[in-house]
Amino acid sequence: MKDVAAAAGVGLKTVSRVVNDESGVSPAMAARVQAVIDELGFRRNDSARLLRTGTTASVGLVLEDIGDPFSSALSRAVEAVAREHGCLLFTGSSAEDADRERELALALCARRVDGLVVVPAGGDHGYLLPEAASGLAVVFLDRPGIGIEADAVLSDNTGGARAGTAHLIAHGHRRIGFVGDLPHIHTSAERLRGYREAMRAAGLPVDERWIATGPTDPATVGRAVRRLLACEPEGSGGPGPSGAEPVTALFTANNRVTLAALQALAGLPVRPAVVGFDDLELAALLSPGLTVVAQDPEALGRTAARLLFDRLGHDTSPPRRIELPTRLIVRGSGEVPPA
Amino acid sequence: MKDVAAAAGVGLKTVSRVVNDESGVSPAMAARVQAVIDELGFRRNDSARLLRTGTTASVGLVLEDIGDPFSSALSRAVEAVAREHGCLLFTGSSAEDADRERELALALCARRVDGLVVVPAGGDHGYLLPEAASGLAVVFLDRPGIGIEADAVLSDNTGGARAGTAHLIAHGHRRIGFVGDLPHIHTSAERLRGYREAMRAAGLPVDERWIATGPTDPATVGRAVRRLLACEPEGSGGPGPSGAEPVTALFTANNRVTLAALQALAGLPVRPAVVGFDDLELAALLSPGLTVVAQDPEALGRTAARLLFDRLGHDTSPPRRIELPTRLIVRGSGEVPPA
DNA sequence: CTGAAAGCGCTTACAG
DNA sequence: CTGAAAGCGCTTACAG
Repeated sequence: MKDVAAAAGVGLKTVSRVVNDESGVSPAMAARVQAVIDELGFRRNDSARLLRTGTTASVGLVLEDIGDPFSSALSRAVEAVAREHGCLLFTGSSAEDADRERELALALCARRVDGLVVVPAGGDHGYLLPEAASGLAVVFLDRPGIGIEADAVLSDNTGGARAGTAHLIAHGHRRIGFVGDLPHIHTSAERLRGYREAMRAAGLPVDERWIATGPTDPATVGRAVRRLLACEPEGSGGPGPSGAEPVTALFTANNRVTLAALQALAGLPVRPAVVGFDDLELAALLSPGLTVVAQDPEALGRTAARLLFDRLGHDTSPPRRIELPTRLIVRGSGEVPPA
Repeated sequence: MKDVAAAAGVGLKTVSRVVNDESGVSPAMAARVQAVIDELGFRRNDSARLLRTGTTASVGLVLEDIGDPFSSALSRAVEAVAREHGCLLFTGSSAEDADRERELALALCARRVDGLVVVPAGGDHGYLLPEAASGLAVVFLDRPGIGIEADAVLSDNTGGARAGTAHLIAHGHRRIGFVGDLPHIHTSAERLRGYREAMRAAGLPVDERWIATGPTDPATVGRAVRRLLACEPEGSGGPGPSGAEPVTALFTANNRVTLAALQALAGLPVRPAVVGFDDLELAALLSPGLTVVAQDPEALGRTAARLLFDRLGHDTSPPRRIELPTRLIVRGSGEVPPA
């Protein structure tokens, strides 16, 4: 800008005015400055601009894994809203690691993003307290934050799992397996709670051996599925016959678990009923079609982003916790009768 | 920082040294400054830091649509590499709109990102020339840029489509439909070329009515599929019987097209052979399993990001065009014999 | 309508 | 080991 001012023989402020389309510049002057700008290929440095202005016109989004369809759907929605507000979006993945989440969130704070949407990886979010105190807007998405009073936008995980489990019960199942993510993950715990509630409401006992929570890699989930269905091969290094009665239906508590479970089932002789939490792209094309409890990631992301910008617009009402409904989509796999 | 310096009764530079873990500060002084930093809750403003330093330690990624599985897989790979280099990642989607791509890319440039990975939406990329001239590193991903000499990392689209089509031919098909994206999209055109090459190599004629390119929404693709298979219902407002002989196999040229085509086929009485470009999450679980020409989005993204950081590390060799192989995954749908 | 000065929050280059 | 001055590229507040 200094170069432009010098080359055009005008003051710095005049260049600034032209660059920003401010009024109060004579057309002749504006034209002269613009000509120099074009000639020199000058482009304003927005980082410098924003340093002076005090805003960064950017928000950060900390996801679990941008490569996951659920995360990327959230991402799309947040991006759309950010765009409406003229904001650029930083994204990063925590890989479900609380330290990494913290590192990432703080790096974003150090860049002075105006706001942060965080899918918490767990652990305590007290580290955001000083940031929030100095004006950062924070909205938690998919799971609530811990150790800080902030907005959260969640799905009705318990209600959804309850409905999915009840659906299996309504189709005659009494022994239903629950396959979920690591138990310390909020959504995982809430969905397990919904499963238990549905079983209790129907007066059905729950054998704890029907509940498998853990990592969601295909091998682990595959083992869990085979164990629940009493299809665990002998000598496989597993814990051996569990003694529990095999289940006739599975509730798989998120998209990755469902995917892995379906893969495992493809190699087994049994055809339990299946209801999955989260919809999958090809769910309707499987045979039978996959019955799911669908979240609305688009609405989740959009709601969180809107809330964030409300806060940036100085909405100082107390932190809200918004819970979005889930939807049971009946396609066949959840209506298979008990074997 | 000024406040910290004042409160600690030291110079600004000393605070800077402590914050940056620079050597040459007496332990006593360092402790005193650190105490004040903690007390005041001071956190360095990296934007200001980076303004002075001249780098921004951030890169931009312009995608077609972050919500698409292919884009999000690219995104994950780019993010992983950026993270290794201590860089934060801006992401944005062009929605396949050249103006929007330009707007987004220039906004990123105005923030002075160190580098840009762009999945081109089309149009001319001459607008990046001044940016590149002033030091911006640019790598195009998935499709080459136009009007600028820059690195590009692509899949072997032609070869993949050729292999997929040849696979159908090898299984006895002679009339094969091609359903692809808008013809002006580079990948779409290249894949169509591969299809033509395979047909020619086998001495098979191509009826132009077997080729359907256009938007990839389910309705449009569904109509195309029904027309190719001569299943277009009468009075549907379509162009009526095309007069072309119906095809016995479909080559669907990207993930969205494949998905939409499979949905359409689910409602039809015919079972053509299908080979799709791009792998899908549940492809193996369909019956028959979906035979695909798989790209390696992880490798694409990783390669592009590495190339970008090589350039940032002052690799000044001439622009490279890297083409990654595709892989035919045989699962059943491509081996269905002609009806 | 135009511009010189001060400052956003930091680092660089230098002097003590 | 420590710090005062200048500057990164812009805008704000003010004066002419």
